[in-house]
Amino acid sequence: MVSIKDVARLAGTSFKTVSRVINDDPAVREETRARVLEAIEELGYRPNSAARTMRSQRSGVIGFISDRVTTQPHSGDILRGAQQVADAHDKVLMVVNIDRDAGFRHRQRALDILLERRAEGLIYACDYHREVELPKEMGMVPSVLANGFASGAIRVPTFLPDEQQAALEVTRFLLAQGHRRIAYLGLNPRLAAASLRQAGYRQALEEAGIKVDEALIHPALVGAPDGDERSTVEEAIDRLLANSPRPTAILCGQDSTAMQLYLALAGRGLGVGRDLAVASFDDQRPISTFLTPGLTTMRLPHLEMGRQAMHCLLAGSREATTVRLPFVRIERESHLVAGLSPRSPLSESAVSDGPRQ
Amino acid sequence: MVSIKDVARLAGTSFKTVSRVINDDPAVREETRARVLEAIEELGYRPNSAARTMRSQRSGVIGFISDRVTTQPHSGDILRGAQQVADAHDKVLMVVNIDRDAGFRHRQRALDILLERRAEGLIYACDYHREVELPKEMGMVPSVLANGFASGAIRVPTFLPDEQQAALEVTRFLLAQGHRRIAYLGLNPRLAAASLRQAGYRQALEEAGIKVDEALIHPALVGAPDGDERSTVEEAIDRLLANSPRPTAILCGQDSTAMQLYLALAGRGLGVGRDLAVASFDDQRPISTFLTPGLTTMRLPHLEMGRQAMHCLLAGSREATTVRLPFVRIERESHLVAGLSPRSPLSESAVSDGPRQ
DNA sequence: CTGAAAGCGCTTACAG
DNA sequence: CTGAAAGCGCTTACAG
Repeated sequence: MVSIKDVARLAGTSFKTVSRVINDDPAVREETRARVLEAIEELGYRPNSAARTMRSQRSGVIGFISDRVTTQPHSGDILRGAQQVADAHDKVLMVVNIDRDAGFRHRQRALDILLERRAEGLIYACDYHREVELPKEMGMVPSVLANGFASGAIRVPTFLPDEQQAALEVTRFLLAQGHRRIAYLGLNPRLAAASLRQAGYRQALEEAGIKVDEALIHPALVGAPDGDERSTVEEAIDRLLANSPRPTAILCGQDSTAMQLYLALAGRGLGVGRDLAVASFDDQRPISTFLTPGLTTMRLPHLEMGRQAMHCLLAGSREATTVRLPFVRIERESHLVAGLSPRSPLSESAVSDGPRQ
Repeated sequence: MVSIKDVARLAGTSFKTVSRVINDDPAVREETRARVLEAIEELGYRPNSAARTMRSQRSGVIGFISDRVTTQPHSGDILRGAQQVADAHDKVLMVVNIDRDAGFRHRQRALDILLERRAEGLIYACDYHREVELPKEMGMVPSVLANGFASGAIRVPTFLPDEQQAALEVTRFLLAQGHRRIAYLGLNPRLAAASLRQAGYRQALEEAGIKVDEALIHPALVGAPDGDERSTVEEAIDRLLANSPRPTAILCGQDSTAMQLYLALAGRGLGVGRDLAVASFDDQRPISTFLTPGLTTMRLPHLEMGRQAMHCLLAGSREATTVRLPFVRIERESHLVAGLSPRSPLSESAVSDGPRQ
């Protein structure tokens, strides 16, 4: 491999001058700089980051501990977000997987790798919003947590999706469309999001002066991320539709439930949008964009969790605060129902994908 | 940071002996080794990989160039697969993103990072099966390509999903169930998979002695991964069902098309499985597992592409061959239709998820 | 604006 | 089985 000395020889300077050039030190005569750059180009020289790291005692590495973020549909965006910010700060990500299944030795090995590389900080990212026990190493190096909350002794700055706010917002949105009878098809109660989303839904109804009708709530085992309970939507839907007056909108705990609902309604001759409004959470793209009509849903802030986690890490704040990040409302067409009188103008803040052909 | 010398001092040996211990050199007396290990434990010593890299001239780093693999649903599994194999060989992955949108400078920077870290090899991974122009740096370091094929001057060992074989297999499978009239709802023709999947479908019919009925093929713009063409399934389905005799099975180019098909059929009072068999490609999990009945589909070999790409890289083979990896047939219930007489026993090789409740 | 010396923390190659 | 010397390719701190 070509080194700084080879470049110096070709450029006819000392190697220290080459070091100055590659570090953008202004104290180099323009002509000298040009000669050095030419030599670098000619030799295809690239600085050796191991040498830099050793001497400067700064690795430029941020460890990204992925607890299955490449497994769950969009949670890989946490990684992308972290990467975007790392790029902008000339840091590089070293990614390791920590599979809960993989056992303790594997997990320990992954952390050893990061510490041996002298990672300057660690980001722990979860596949979905849940509780995690952070490894003790995260107490030794500046660390942050994204899409999960810590259960053990180690506490670090934490970035979570604001589930309750999202539910509050989407329910308010349905209310603003003129809906008064809004049903709710909940999530698997083992999910952290389950109670928070339901709470937001209730809060919105209450603040609108609408009494929560428990008959319109189906908080069932729908869609455990780790299980394979098949839908109970088919059972729930008849019960919900039997109410009088019938609900005019159904809020689903997640997009896959909405997908099942579309199917159940189609089988009963009911059309989403036409006969009944539907809205949901997550914005799982293959589902939400390909359903007809397009699914109005609250998009999980994966990218933003990754970005903010990295920002926080690089800013050096170590206080173990929790920041809840807003979902983005994606308006497609599933919330549009004829014959309703909207209460107030639509909020301007939403992203709109449609209506489209 | 604590170094090898600190450990040596505490253990009462020379630092060279410490080096031997951490490198598992057998030429150390058992008692000495124990003393050293104790000192390591007590001081919390971890070898500095930058120093190792510099002296040994081996970084242990493999560069993973992600062309959006964290974006597309399951393509992140390429990364996971590569990581599994890297782990087993004591290599560590450095992941960089190359967004086609991000511009040339960003792309160049990502590659510079990997070369400055002295990556011993590069893996380029695409979000979906398509053509890519490989960066020239991939000609300078051992490199492989996963889920894409090279268009430019740089050619490297390549790992692709075997689209045609998958279509051949799933069509044979439907034939084995007794289907004779199998319709095909194709992919966006700009996709590399489009023609290959259709070719496999045709091949299976021909080898079964069934004349391909062009009226049963709808090779339309369904589901461009980068566009937002909305489904033409609604238009296609009436045309397909108007055929006489009516098709008994519909093979979809991808799962999101199958999802649209389920909906279109439900709206017409037809049930998947009950009235018409459906099968598909990709196995996009939120869709395929949550549809009712569960979707029988050919799973893309993402994990396997990642694993084999890494294996190939570590094995050092540099011949620019192309390896096509098999999809796995995931049997759920959508292919089950009553009243058909199967032709031959079902293959044993398939993975079965169901039937479930 | 340029350079010579020292040293980051290891491994290599050699000696005993 | 153990150790002393050299050196990987840079940056730091100092001198001129």
